[in-house]
Amino acid sequence: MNLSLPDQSMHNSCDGCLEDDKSDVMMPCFRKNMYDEPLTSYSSGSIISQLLRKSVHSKRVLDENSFYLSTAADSGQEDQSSVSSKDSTVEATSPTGHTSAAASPEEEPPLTDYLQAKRARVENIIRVMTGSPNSRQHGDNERPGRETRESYRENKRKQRLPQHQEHGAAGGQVSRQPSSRNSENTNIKEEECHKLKEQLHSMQRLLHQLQEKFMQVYNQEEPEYEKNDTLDADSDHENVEENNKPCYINAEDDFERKKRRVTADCKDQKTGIGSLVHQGESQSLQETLKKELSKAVNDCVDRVFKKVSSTGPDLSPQQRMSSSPELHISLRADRKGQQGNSNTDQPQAEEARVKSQPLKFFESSEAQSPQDQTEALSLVVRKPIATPVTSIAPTVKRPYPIHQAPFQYNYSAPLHESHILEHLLKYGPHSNFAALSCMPPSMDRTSPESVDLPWDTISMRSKVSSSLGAVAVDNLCLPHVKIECGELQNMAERNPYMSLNIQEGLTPSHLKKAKLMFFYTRYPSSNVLKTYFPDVKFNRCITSQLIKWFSNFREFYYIQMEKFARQAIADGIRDVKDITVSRDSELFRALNMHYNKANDFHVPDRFLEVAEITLHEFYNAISASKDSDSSWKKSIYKVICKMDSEVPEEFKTSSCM
DNA sequence: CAGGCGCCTG
DNA sequence: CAGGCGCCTG
Repeated sequence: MNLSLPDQSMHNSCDGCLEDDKSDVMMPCFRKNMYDEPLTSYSSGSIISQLLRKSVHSKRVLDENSFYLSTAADSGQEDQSSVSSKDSTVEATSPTGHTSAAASPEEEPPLTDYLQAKRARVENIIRVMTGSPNSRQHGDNERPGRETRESYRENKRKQRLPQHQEHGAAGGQVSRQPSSRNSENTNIKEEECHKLKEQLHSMQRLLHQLQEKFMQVYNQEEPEYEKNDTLDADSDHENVEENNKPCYINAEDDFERKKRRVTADCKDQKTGIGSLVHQGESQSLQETLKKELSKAVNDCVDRVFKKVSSTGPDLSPQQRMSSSPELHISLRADRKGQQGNSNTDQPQAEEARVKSQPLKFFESSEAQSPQDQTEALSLVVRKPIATPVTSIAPTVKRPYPIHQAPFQYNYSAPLHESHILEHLLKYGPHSNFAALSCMPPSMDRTSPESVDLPWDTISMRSKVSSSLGAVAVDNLCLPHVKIECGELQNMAERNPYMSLNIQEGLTPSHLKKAKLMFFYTRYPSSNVLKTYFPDVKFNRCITSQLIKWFSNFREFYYIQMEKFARQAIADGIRDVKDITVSRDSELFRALNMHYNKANDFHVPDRFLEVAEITLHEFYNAISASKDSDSSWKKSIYKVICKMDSEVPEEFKTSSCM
């Protein structure tokens, strides 16, 4: 029965949401948001205060509203009903949500209107019981949406008005702020701006450190950076050339521009721009910042990975090329093309389009229109869409375990590099993961029903929700997702600003790394695992989880072997020597798809040899009808376990394979 | 991929 | 026993 509360709150952040009177649509979304919110266990009574605290930390502007809201929220249905029955008409005449307690006696209905008032009261009770909070007019239950929208618009307009004009506005008490609060608000806003600027500086420094680190890694081997960096960032963001810029350079440009804009914003604040508008924009800025930073870091991680894989023993010309950043994008597209064996151009185009998204989003974030955030949405789901996870547990409802907060800024508290990095290390940044897990709560749900998120297309919804489901599964399966990138850790170790926290928990990137390690070792000892996952704090649970991973890898591996061996027999192959495993083999494709899904790792030749031997073993065993024995595979396992080779050193140093 | 189980080994 | 493996299952 607290419908009016979310509605009221959403007015501030969901411009245009009510245009089609979607209050009934938004309810589930609100519940979802509340349900998904990690680290905050609030009762229904504190929902609004939570929302308000989150969105307008100390904005007195909303004091009156929050009073009403929390009053209504705190009172159960019974309370509200009783209040309504006592004085429903007064309540109904107060579109800005002031309860009867504040109403003056002259607002009581005249006795001549007794019947009408009674009718209204009854209707009000019915309305409350049926859960439609929108109708607040005498006897006007037929057009609740319109009324709500109008009061909403009026509120919105008032919020945008400079303070000195508010006294001219009719109606609600929002406009009757004591003037002393104006300066107070301004101070608060300035303070927020300062904090935001501090964060920006911190993130810039972080980014620079990251860049330095990775420039070291690449040893200045990419002169194109300089050239691209000189592109006028403000000129044309849709330009295709822009997409060729390395990601983190783009991000840096964005940071610069954001910084400038935040400064401008602060000036605006001094002139009294509506705080909620600014609030929305600040949050939008922060969201963009977070995305950009995580994206930048992610990109760097990606590059380090390719560096490692390209220096592996079986270095193909292609892989060698992949270490060159100017080919970075096209190669990523090629990877997709390779896998599909067709359509090399289309993925490229898509990549280019996707790469331009952050800039677009940043540019338009000023306007705070629904479409802007839709752009961000497509950015968020980019990688999950590119590599969809097929098995999505339908039972998963919560993207995060309760105790686990997503990357979340609270800019009412100063945020320093260490905090940012800590968040990055904990919840970012990695491929399928980063963009989402680094999103603020309102964004990382990316639910189309999300309070802060406008939406438009149905197709986008389905994409978003499905990819989110995949992430949710990953997160749930790995309850202690902490550290993502060993490079970041190494950097953090040397950087006094950064706090290194090696914590327990295996991440999706660890899984990816483990899968790649499987190309070298099928039966790693726990000691090997410990040495090759130095960023993991080992305990019994973690060790057995890693062991379980390899057990699962083996299971899949042997299943494939048996399958293809039987297939060879069914195909009438008589000689074992006719069975080979090459990179073109279906068997290899299946394995590669499983352990190297992104196809961005060059599988060592030795693995092909071992696979061929394994296949031969299965072929021979099945041909000799040994498979009638229940433990016929054991002898094969015995052979294969002796064929492990050493895992390259690179796997030790980098945890973000 | 993880949980549970039985089995084996040192 | 603890640790690890493989199988089965969801």
